[in-house]
Amino acid sequence: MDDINNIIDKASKQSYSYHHINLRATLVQKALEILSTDGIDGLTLRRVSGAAGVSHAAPAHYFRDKKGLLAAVAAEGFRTLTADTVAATQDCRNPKKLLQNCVKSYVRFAQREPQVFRLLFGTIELNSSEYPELHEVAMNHWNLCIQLFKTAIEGLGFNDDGELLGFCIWAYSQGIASLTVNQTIIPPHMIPLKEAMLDKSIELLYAGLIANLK
Amino acid sequence: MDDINNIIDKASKQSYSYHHINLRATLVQKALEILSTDGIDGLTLRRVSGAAGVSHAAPAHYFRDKKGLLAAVAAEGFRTLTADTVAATQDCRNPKKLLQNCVKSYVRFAQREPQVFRLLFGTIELNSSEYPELHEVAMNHWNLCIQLFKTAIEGLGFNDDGELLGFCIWAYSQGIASLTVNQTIIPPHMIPLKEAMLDKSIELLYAGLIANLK
DNA sequence: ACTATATCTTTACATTGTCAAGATTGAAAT
DNA sequence: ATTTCAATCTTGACAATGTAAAGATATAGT
Repeated sequence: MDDINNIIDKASKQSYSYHHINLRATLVQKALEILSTDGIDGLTLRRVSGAAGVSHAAPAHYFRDKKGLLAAVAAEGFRTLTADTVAATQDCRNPKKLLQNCVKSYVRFAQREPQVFRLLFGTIELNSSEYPELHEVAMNHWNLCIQLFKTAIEGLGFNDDGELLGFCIWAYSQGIASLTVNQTIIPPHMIPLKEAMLDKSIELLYAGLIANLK
Repeated sequence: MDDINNIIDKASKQSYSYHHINLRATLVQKALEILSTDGIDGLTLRRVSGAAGVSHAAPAHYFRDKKGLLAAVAAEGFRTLTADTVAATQDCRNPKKLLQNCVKSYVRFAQREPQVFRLLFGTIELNSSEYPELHEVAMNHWNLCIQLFKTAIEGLGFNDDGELLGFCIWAYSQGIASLTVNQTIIPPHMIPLKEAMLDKSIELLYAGLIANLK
């Protein structure tokens, strides 16, 4: 079974001559693909190396260890998430719509890339202080969201520093996304109601915001 | 370094004679301890076995594989979580207080046992359909929370089926807890504000609930 | 007392991450 | 153009780990 995967992986390897062209990016990309298809259990350094067409020890030159690669993958995930949020909120002048789209882009990302989302906020400890790149993109995303929240709050005609509220909104988004992705805890008969929950949750959030800002 | 841990583990092993007394429970307990102290990376079958004073292959008789043990640990975590919520909400007749305590018990659990919380809602896929025990305790917790939410909503004088709202409240709790536990994403200057965020989040939730139920 | 079954151990093996040493390449320096 | 050097990748080896098979031991039922 793994053999088949490896054959497929190797078949797609780029032609190269010892010195690979931008191997680091290739490794991150292949790791993302493997993570998406086979989950964290299928993500081994040797499979990633094979998919990139290099030896199993090649990643060591770009990443201190496996966690280093995971951190790079997580960083790439954050970049995608940020891009999604930007795309979903630009040209959006209605404050409520802005909030909705911001939360939804978060949840949609989790739905589209559940494995990546689990990596970002999951079991494996990726202490950002050890991974500057990861820290940077995570902070980028944080700042973007806070900025959007502030814009929305001001657009509603209120005056608030916004960062604490933004924290709360983020927590809300995080929870919806986390439950959406999760398989263990949600009773089967509730699964079809995930979309309804998403909509209602945002309504709750918005109503709470308005009531709290007044 | 691991040697030291193993020596400590073995020193604490119970006296036994080939047939262990309730080895299954001991294994789960030791696994919980190791998970709490050293995280998911330190949790190996051989360490757990050593801590329980049995050979490394002993767990195979009680758990199909490592994931099986993790599922049992997760189930134990859910039991603790449920017990916490019960303790925090019994003798609580004020509806708002009931909601607050319910959410807070969730977040407090995550703060007290971050590694266990990460196991429950984290990267590792524990499909509950494969683990009946885990499924059962997770559903127990779900039912308890929904029951509490319904009680609170009725106590507030409203009439609602409550399950969808309960789903939303759960998502909210989940998000706060998840961000609380997470290290990657929260900017350092916000960390001291976690408690304030928790309080404000609950206020937001409550305000949104009231506005939405009216 | 005997047997059967459950429980645990021993042994072995494949996979994996990691390390060290060596091979290869491209580029800078002479 | 040749040499040198650093960066890049490979090879080989090793320890840790999960897992499977076969054997040893104790418990329970007859």
